[in-house]
Amino acid sequence: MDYLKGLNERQREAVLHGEGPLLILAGAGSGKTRVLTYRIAHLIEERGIFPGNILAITFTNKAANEMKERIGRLLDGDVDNLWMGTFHSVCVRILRRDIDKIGYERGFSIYDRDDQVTLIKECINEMNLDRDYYRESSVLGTISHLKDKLIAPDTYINENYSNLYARNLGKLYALYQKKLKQYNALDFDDLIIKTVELFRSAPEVIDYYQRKFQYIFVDEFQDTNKSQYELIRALTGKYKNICVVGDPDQSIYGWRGADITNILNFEKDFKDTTTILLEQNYRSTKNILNVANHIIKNNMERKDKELWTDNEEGNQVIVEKLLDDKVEAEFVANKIEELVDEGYSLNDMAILYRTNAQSRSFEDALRRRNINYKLVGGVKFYDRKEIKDIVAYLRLIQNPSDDISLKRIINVPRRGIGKSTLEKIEKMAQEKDESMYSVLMEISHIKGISTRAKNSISAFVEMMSNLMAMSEIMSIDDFINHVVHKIGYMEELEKEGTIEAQSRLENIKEFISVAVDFVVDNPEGSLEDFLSSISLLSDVDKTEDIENSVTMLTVHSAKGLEFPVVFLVGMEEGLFPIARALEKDSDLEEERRLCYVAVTRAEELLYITYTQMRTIYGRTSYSQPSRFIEEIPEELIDSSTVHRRKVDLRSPFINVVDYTRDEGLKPKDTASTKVDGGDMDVGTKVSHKKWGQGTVVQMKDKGNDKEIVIAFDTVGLKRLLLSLAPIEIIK
DNA sequence: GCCCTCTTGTTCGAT
DNA sequence: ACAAGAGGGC
Repeated sequence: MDYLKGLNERQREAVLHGEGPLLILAGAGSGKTRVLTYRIAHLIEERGIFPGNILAITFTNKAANEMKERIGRLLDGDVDNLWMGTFHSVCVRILRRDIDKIGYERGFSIYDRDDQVTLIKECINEMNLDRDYYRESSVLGTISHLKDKLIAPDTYINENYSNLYARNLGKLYALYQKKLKQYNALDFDDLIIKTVELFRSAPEVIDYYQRKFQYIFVDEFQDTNKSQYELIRALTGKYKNICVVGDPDQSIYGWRGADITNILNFEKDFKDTTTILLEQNYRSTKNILNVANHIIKNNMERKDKELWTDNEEGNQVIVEKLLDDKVEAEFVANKIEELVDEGYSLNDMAILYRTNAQSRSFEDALRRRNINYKLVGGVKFYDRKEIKDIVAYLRLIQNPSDDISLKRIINVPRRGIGKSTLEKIEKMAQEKDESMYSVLMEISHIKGISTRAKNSISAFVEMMSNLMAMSEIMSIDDFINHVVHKIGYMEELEKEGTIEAQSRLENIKEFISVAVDFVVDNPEGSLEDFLSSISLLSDVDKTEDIENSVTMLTVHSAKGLEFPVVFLVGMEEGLFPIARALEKDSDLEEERRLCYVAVTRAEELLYITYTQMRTIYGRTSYSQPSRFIEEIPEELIDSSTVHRRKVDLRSPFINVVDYTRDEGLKPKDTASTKVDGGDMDVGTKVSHKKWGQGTVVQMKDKGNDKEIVIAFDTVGLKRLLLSLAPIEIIK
């Protein structure tokens, strides 16, 4: 095969490896995607393996599609039968076929985070527990961790019997699972563990898949949890042709149960494993790689390893100190414009941050300059109320046991089925051990409900049963269009006539066009398939491809991606590393790995920025540069001081951008010049340590402090905090 | 049942 | 800073 020529020796060895377990420890940018695609292509073309006998698990659906496409191009052949997708999508595919063998129905609903919260609230209320003490998020967190580790509710209850709080958590977990089953619903964790359960309890099923999947691949193996590991173990029971690719230094999902020992102990669990190290980096300049190496080597819990590259030296990394988040965003936006002038495309650039909340100031700055951007994780299209409502209708149609969906939409739009009626029905359903929908179907025989409500309910049931019948015969896109009209949702919004209603209408139309696309791509796909596909999309998958645009995303989402120019922003103690990670060494090391991931996304240019003050939850506080910056040797940093000011006339108050690397504005520097707010008002003349004379033009209360805007004679408008500003009143 | 005000949590990361 | 939820008044 020609393409072997382009590979280095290690890569070639991995591609050509025959049978038996294969562990590829692939450093960042070492060409692992290439190895994976070539190896799969090689298996099909040279070893005559049928694509349907290969399973490859990737981290996002996008990665799966891209890889599939590449393999298709290499082979110039049909790869449709190749099983490729995320753990979750592969499991759904398996479960849709055989979940009835473990007591669920095949039309099961998939519950997202919101549904989980609704459900756990139900459980907490039912057990009469204090919601201040048993917080939804932390209860769900505990449940999720137990599930990741395949610990059943009973086991947990027994192990913690003497601890009331833990025992109650266990009972909540048990009740939560019971309800999921009643509603014929699975949460994300269930998708994995129910597949494992299916394999354990139905030998013919596991036997089928063990025979089918002669070769199995798992990418990003360092981020698998125990249940995913067990799934893989079960599937490889027969052939042991398991190839995993990972990098312990890029393990960043410990908080959701990823177990790094999966990769560290792989050789013990799978006998006769061949291990291949890929340490040559093809992605980044020497300087960038050096920075990454210097940061990661501070981790103690780590096998020594150092990536190297033949790429050129490249520019030094630029580290910029900026006043606050607005100035930081202005700096990045300016830089982007400069780089475009130098010939870079917007597609080449990405802004990486630790938390999603940081995106806002960058959005503002880019929008002001008409720079296109795409925000990964920001488009909450599927989280919009109207979309969730329509999805709830569709779910109920496909799965009438789904009480959560039923309760969401039974009175949306309003049909006069109120809270008290619903409570009665819910109670009735519980007593009869039936779904609420089946109670609704027998509503005429039920006492204690007004005729009026009964009529509304009968109309609702009739409408739904018509829709259920139609769902069998219509195409998905036509059907959804039919549903949104029949249920009166469109009508309701049209009547409303507000701008908000208008945008909801447009979103629904957009949703229908998503369905049209789905039908085009999956002519054989069912409604269930459509619903699962939308609930399993990752943020990266969901991001609209906007031509010629800067990408903005969290470091977590950036895993597996690369960009010629990376802006790593908000590099401050307490933000990156995040405050909550400072207490535990292991958490701090995960932050450091995350930083390593961030740095290694960059190919040519890396900008690292941090601010001197940052506002979180509306409170401004002083920040210190991240320890990870301190870990970079001086000689790798471009230390040329930039002194520039630009005035943006379009925006009166945030217009003055100051890029100076001054050391001022620290609390201790300013203590001696602190001004008492009482003496100051609009019109007061002041003198600033650095900016000279100016006049106060605006004053605003800010907690215990005051925010003042001063028009300086030389530098224009500045926003300052009274308690901190190094200013004096001129009498 | 609905509207208003006040309080509270949120944002660490995500399938 | 802001949204969602609680609680009170109509």
